[in-house]
Amino acid sequence: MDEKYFAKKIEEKWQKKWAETGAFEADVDNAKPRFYQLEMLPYPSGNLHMGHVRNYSAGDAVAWYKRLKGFNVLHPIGWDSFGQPAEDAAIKRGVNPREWTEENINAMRGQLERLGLSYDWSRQMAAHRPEYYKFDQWFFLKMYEMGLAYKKKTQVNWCETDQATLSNEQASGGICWRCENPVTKKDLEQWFFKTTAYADQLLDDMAEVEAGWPQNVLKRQKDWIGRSEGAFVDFKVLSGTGSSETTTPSVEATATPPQTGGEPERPPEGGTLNDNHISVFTTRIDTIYGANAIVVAAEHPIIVENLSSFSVDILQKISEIRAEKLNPTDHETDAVKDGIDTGLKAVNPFSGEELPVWIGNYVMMEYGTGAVMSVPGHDERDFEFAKKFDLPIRTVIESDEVIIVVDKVSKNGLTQVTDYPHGHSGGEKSVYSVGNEAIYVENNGRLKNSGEWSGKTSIDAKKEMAAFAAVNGFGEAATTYRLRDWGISRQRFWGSPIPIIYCDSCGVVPEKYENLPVELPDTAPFTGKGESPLAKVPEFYETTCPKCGEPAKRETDTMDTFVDSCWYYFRYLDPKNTEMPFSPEKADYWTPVDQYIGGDDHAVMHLIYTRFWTKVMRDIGLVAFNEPVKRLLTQGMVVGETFFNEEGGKKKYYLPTDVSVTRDAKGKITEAKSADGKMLKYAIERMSKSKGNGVDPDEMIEIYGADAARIFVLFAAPIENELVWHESGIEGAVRFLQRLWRVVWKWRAAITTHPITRSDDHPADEASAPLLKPGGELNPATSPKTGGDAGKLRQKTHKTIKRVGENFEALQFNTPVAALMELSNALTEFKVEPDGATEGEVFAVREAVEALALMLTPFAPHAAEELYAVVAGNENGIVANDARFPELNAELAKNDEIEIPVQVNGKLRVKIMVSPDIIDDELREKVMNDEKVQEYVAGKEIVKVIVVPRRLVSIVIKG
RNA sequence: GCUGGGGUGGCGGAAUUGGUAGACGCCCAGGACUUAAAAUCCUGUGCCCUUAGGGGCGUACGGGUUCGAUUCCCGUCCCCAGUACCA
Repeated sequence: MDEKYFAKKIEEKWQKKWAETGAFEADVDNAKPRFYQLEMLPYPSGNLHMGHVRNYSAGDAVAWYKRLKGFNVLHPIGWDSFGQPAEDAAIKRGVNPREWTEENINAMRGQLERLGLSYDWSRQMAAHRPEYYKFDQWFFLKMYEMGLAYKKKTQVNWCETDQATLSNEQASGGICWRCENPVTKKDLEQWFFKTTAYADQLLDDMAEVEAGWPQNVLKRQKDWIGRSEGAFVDFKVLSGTGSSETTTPSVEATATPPQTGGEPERPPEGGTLNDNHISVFTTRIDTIYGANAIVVAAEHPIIVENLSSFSVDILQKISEIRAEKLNPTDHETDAVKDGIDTGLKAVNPFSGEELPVWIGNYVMMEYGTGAVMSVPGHDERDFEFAKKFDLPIRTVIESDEVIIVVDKVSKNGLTQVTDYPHGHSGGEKSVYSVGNEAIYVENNGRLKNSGEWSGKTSIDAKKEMAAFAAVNGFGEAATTYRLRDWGISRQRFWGSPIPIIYCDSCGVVPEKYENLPVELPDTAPFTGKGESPLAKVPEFYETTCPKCGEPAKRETDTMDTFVDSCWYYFRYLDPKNTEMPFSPEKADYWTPVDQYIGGDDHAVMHLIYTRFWTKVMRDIGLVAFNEPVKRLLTQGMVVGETFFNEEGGKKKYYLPTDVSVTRDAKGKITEAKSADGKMLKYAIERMSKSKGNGVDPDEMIEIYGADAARIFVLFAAPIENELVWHESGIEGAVRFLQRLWRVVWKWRAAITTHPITRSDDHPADEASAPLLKPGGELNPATSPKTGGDAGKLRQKTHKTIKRVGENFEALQFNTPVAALMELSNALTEFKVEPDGATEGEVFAVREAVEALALMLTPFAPHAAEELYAVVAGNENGIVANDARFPELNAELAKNDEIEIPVQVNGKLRVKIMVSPDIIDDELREKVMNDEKVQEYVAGKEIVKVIVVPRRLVSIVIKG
């Protein structure tokens, strides 16, 4: 240890040691409990950003904590190395995507190592390497066999000028990002994974992880899947004048239960006209007697088929509505309902009533069947529509009857009341809380004006009417989902090739397993135009049919990169396996992942896809569980202050350091000027280089050190909050380390002379050695009560051990740092000189330093190793000594005296010191005899005295 | 609009889940050391009143429950995120 804290020197020293000894390489070890700590893998862009630093610092803290707690910790990292930027670099700068990617990986690995993250580098994977994507293809073939991979025609964004497909992002604003020409749609045959086949499981299995996942993530996934329970009902369409021409409703049209797997759900492509009827999806079949119209989307087949018979007015309205959809101007909140009566009539199959068929702009072809029955009496949107066009409004439910479900209110309010007995669809419901109970109220009124159904309750009617419809062939109960199948085809080079071959005689033929991987060629013509670059490489696509051996053509599309991130963390378990993606035995030991940490932005898509993938792996027999991640933590973004002015429509960004700001009394920025005197606008935005608000992690490490950077990024805000980066804060972290350094330096000689001693291996002779006995009995020389300052220091140490442990278990990182700072401050304030110190005092200091070093490890491992080496008396540090998290002595962590506030009529008046073990009556007596208390209560009637043990005393007086 | 999460000093944030509001850090002010500065150390720092002792107010706002509310309930306002008429 040097006298001064030199971050760079000690960080290099320990990083070298760790690397040499393979300190963080994990192996199956049944003697220890395992812990799998995972962070979302980075895309190798070439530069780490502060978001990564935050994410990986948090993950590393957990990994270290668990290691110190005696777990066998797996903490791997890899690279999500397929994707757009590499291909863009190839198009723009002619570089080879593979070389570009490998260089970036090298650069970023260096950055991660300089941060001192405790990764097991021996397990590193990278998606773009054939040994990895071979198994993307392996999984594809499995799913193809299982009927989970299929091909269908779908629309993609298409740029006519570039002859290229575009992602939604590249097509945003309706213009091509590259050539700025308008984007059109094009039909393309694409491969899909049938995620919808697992829709119910994806929804229902959320219950298994409810305790470990953030509520809002669960909620968002639930909405994304969007299950709604209801019924399809067919309305027969009358031709022209409304004369009753009987067509038998077809049962086939309703025969595909979506539960059995997926799209196309009933009816194909959202819905349609089958044998002259309109199919409608409703969650409120019980209100069908209140229907006053059928409202369909402008693109609905019945409209398309009858176009020739419509009047000019109708045709114009249709084109208006379609135009409005193509060019969604201002659909912020209140899109105005619009529509027109087509003159067509449809028959309500329950009542026989003839209903007008309207076109409505609020009905979407993409959802359900593209047609709704309009029930203005019981649906808000239908109500608006009916009011605008003066359609009749009928009520068919008495809404005075309710069902009430009472449940215990959980600690978190009402969130635990999830078991709602009748499904969430349909009826309006509300939740109330009364006292200790939650009450659900659902309108479950009785039907009226509903023919033979009148008098039944909504809940019964829903079931019975759907069954009736099914029996009579004009409908059925059904569940629909918002979730769609996952389109994985990409017309790109830099992804896993899809292992499919097209043969003129055999058709679509899967590649044989033994021929995997289907390897990407070294390079291809990168123009950014035309179809996939692979379609221009005959050496790639020319092949022979695995079935008949005749010449055939490979699929030239590659897979979505989300495929790679679906299972990468299983590959870490067995990265060298050439036969299987990973061995089930290894998965059995290491998975499911104990803790996953990553950006909030992946809360839905990535996590739904990987959950889906896990269920597929389970069905293949690779894993034996439903859910891959036990505990999830989503971290907030790191944002920076951005200053800019707008010149000629383009933003120009200024670094915060070039800007002078004026703040108002509340600290808000009122005015910002650039160095050249221009007025600037101010915003807080996601960090990026182009905005001039980015922070380079390497620079931080160079100036302050990795340890300080890591401490600060975790200390500055709770991990799930957004973090606004202010550089001044990081200096506080450095000062903390420096202060600690100074005090340890001061004591180093004194504490080195004592051997390291734990509570459980200390000899029985306690006379001079002021150590803790195994039973927790305290030596008077260092006990909080009798040990003077040394006792107080020990107490602080153990209180800190308690707090830090609890914080880690709760995945809080900012509060334990604060606790460590407090302990460090207590050590600094311990005003004994080492020279004249008693053994008890030296021991107390040594114990504090040891505890501090160990508890600091998850945040600042390099400094911690160095500090621990002082206490250990050897140069080995924490890893080499296989040190453990400091043991808590609960007895020591207790207060020997506590302050009891005394309230009089709710106001804090007096504080008195008492023993924590004082019994209530004694405390009451002591309080009532207190002089100051006497002053307050003198001459008043004492109504009540409330004693809260160990907390406070509250006196209520009158007069 | 709906759903979810929030609103605490000049700032980031603590608060054992109904029991001393503002831990810890940043910023700022004063002092010590220094020829000086930096660094370091010490002191102060929610607001208002008061010479002091002390008192009053205070967790977005208005009510309520309670001996006691940042915490629970009702209402209002505002912010952030997700979503886009989901039938």
